Amino acid sequence: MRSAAEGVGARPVDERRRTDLDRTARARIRDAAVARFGVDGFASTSVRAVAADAGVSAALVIHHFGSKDGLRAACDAHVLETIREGKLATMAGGAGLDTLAALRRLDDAAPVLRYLARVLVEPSPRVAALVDELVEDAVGYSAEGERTGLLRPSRDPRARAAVMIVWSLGALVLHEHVARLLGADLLDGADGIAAYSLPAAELLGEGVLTPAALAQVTALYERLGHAPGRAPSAPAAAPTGPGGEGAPPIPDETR
Amino acid sequence: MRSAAEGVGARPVDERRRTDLDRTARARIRDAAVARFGVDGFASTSVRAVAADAGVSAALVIHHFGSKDGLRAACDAHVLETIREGKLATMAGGAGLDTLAALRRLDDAAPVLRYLARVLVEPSPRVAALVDELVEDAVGYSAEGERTGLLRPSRDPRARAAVMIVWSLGALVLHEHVARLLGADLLDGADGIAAYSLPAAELLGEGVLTPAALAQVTALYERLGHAPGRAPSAPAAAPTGPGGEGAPPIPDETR
DNA sequence: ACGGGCACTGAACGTACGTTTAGATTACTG
DNA sequence: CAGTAATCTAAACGTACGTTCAGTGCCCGT
Repeated sequence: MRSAAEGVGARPVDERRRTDLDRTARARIRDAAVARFGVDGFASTSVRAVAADAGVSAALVIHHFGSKDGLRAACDAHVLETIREGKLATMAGGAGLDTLAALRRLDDAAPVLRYLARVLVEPSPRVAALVDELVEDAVGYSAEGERTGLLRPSRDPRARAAVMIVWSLGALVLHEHVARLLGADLLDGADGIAAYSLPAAELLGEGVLTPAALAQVTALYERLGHAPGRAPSAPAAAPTGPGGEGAPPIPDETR
Repeated sequence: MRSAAEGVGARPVDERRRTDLDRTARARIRDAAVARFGVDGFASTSVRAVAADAGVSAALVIHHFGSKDGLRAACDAHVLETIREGKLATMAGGAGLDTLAALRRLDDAAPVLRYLARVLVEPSPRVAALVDELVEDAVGYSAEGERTGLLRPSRDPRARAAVMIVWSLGALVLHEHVARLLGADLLDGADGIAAYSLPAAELLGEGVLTPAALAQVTALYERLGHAPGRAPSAPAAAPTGPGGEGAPPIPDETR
């Protein structure tokens, strides 16, 4: 009893041909679930709430998706496919500055991005694979950008791409803080994004650290735990592999 | 039946004086809750699971904290206070590069940071206030860095500080992806952090965009939605205020 | 010594959840 | 047009949850 579709018996089943397997109520349920999961999270969303949003019974949700976890898997697949579809034109405008720029141009981008922001924080092989793809793409764009003179060369292009993707996605995950701090709604269309993109571009263009500070920080972090000539970044495939490296006794004071 | 403290009747109540109000079982429950909430999330963690981890009964949790939400509030307060305590020495080493460097030097930093990474993604006035404080601190450090010649000047220092804080916290929230992509565990001590900090320092030092690309991106984002002379960033105090700015009809094509 | 208060427990209560079941209605096939 | 499969529902089931309750033992002031 939430939105429209009050008449449960008189369902508008023939708004599309039902020969299309992935339309009608099934798609309605899936979309409602994506929206709900994105706003409230998976654990805090009940099957009944999704069903009510979709205008169907809770039993039908189970009938179509087997279980609540099946529904989650379907949402994952749908959202990730949607993102992969829109990924093509990515980075065309911002040259690697905005990972999901193409996505936001879609009409109903907000629920998809909100869902993505949710699933990014909890472990999921599917999401990890998508992030790895984004990094791989960014590596490619980065190489091309270097060739065309838009991007500077890097000591470790893959690591640089990974950090930029993490920053981009991190800003998406923290979109509520971005909106409060800068007035930029990263889930919405290109409206207020400039308030985030302009300082980000300044950071990514001019940098913040002066050469002296950069040398200082680099020397600091190269001294501990990371030999300069060592393999600079993982091949973006291992599940959790090289992280940790045991626990060598580190000095207490780093300064 | 999980870890130690199997003997429920024989509780080690006098490991500290119980005249200390905020020690003994109450602190054990709170710490167990911080750890559990950080790993599994609030909604997916049962009061009984927290009680079992702390070696007490579920009823005692309610007795001490009133309700599960009261327990959450106590965890919020404790974690945020811990972070505020360690915040002093922040940015001493990395010059604004690493927001929570001081925190990680603590012995049991991982649960606190994991909890913070969880609560950062869901709306909370308390967490928002903390983030606002971090930005405010960063503004101060940034001004000081400019004076001492470590940091470059900015067209909008507060916006730049906000973006850097968002990136730092975003990397923390996505620590699992950072670990997989770069092999750097941001929750742990200074061990593998270099694998993240080195490319981050390169980005923040030299930048990625060439001057031509920076001018291009800046011009693009200045054209839409953001007049150059306008108030550059919110005063970092309004709860959700200036974000959105209504809904002016934006042009469909942004390129 | 003793009585009040506090920490703490096992058991129970009410509820909301995911899921199952049986049946109704609809759509398609021969 | 009969039969069958698919779609969909209301109701019920079992469980796990947050919380309440009544009671037990221990500590501390007098």
